[in-house]
Amino acid sequence: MTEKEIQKLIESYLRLTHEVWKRGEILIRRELDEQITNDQHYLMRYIHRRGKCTTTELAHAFAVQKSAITAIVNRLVEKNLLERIRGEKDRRVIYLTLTDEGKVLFNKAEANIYQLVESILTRFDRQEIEQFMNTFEKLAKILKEM
Amino acid sequence: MTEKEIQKLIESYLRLTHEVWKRGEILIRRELDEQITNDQHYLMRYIHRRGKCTTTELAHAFAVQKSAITAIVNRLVEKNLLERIRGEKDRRVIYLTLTDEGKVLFNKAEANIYQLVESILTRFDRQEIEQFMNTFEKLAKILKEM
DNA sequence: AAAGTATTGTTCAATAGTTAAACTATTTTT
DNA sequence: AAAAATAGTTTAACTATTGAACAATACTTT
Repeated sequence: MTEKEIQKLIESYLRLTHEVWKRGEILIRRELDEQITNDQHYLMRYIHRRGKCTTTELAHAFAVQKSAITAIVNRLVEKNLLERIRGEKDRRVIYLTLTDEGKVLFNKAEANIYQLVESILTRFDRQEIEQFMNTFEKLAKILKEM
Repeated sequence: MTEKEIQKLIESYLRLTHEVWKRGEILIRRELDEQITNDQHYLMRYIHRRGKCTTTELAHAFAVQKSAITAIVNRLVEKNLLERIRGEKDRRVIYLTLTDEGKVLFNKAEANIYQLVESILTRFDRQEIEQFMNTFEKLAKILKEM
């Protein structure tokens, strides 16, 4: 690749990640209960997938400081969507789980997001999606390693 | 696609955009002068590409309110990286341009980012990159239309 | 031309997310 | 038992964001 091609690629890539991320956020926000933000939803998603998890794990997964997680968790606990449960074996750790209310809210959002994604998927053929996701996964892995 | 496949795809896609975006931000932040944030850099990038541009244009491009742009611009003007120039024809508009200092700082960052991207690029072959960028562009376009 | 309407950008108050440092409580290592 | 490490929180400071109200200027309509 020539220098010029790389410069163009940088320009395109930065523009595209920015656009896809921002527009994606807007579209998802529309499907969420007004009660929660995108970041809060994404944190609930992670906990939902794992069943329960700790502040430290979330901080690693999201690549932020633990105090940033505490702040988001506080807001969700106040809204009664998340619960803190002290670890029994190791009393330092606190396990986070969705409350019943949290689960209901998450599932509602999920149904909406499903509709949204389905409508987008029809624009691509299966092979293209698979190829894209493959490269995307590879990229994510590389960025994580760096 | 079956329902389950779609659900899995949603899960993967959300995880990947989040990861790629966040990790990308971290890597770029490392290459920036401590003086500016990622958002400030990206705004400077946009102006650099266009030569000059207005608050309204930026608000559209970034899909945020104009007041959000004003806030970022204020910070950059305070740092003497950006300049406001009142329009002569239409005295309502204000054109934003990089100051000389701003250009120097941007170009330094750009050289660093070039190195970074180059090192990532070697992990992919040309064909894969082109295919990926194509689909990415298509996706960005669809999200914008919605 | 005057009056009303639209557009451009700013200000302001409120909120969310973030970092970094200091701190508490607990567990592990020496 | 003392020292070091780990889990999580608190706090202060900052950035980005929205939404509403506003001032200045330009455009439209009568």
